[in-house]
Amino acid sequence: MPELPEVETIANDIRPGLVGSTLESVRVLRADVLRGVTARRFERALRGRRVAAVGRRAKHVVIELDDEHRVVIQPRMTGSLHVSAANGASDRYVVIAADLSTGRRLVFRDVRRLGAVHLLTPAAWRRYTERLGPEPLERGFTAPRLLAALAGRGGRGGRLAVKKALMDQRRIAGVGNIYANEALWSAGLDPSRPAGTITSAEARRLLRALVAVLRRSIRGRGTTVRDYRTGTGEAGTFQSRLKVYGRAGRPCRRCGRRLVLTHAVDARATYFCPGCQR
DNA sequence: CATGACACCTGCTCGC
DNA sequence: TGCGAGCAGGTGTCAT
Repeated sequence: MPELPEVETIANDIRPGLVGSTLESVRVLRADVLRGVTARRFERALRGRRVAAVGRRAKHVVIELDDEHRVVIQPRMTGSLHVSAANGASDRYVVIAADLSTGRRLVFRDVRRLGAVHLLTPAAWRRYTERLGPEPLERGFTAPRLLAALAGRGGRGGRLAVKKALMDQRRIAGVGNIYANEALWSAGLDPSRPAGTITSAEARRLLRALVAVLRRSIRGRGTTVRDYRTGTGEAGTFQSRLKVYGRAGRPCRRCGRRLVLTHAVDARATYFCPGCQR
């Protein structure tokens, strides 16, 4: 679910309540979200640790501890994180709860439990993040770099649909289905175009579109279509500004043609305008 | 290396 | 009203 803007919002929201506080007791209620670590080991490793920093990498929330280990949380489709009063109501979807020295509680909740939680050493973190591509909002991410990223390692991804390439986290990290749809519409590009046919001029348009939609969404605290909640438990607001996602059958805001929904690209919901996306 | 099928889970919506 | 089918913003694995 959450893509880059949503995870950025979550990380920004929970940071003030976490940094500097100590994790006093940690309970894993649904061990199947843990990857590569048992509930017992996870709970013991976190207990007594102070939170040094909270960040984001692509669609992953990164909680850095004072012993340099990192807790990496991937909300995937239905995961949400937030810091609240320790006596707040709980429910059966809470996966991990950690009581803080401030008297508050950090909760990871995930209805479908497709989310993933890792506990990583510095070396494991390096390997983890190296598997992810560059981020569209990072400094120096230019149109030529976008083109190279879309082509993939060794430049062999030229036949891949540009939408699929955009969503491939090893090529570019942080973009998911909603923002891929939005950016391609904004740039006037057909989602099924092979990535290798994108020209330099089109790459410049795509990059501008991508950066603009991600920044605007962050400003709007993300897009809530159904499950996503910010780190303070609210819905985002960017859904009201979407131009194509979820608008099949309605007129294109640029050319007036009816927008189309297809599952032809990677079996994912792809919305586009047959009139002005080429 | 690319692709497509399938798996992981649960809840909600829609059509009958 | 009830029930099953299909769908959901993500990603990992497996066979081809």
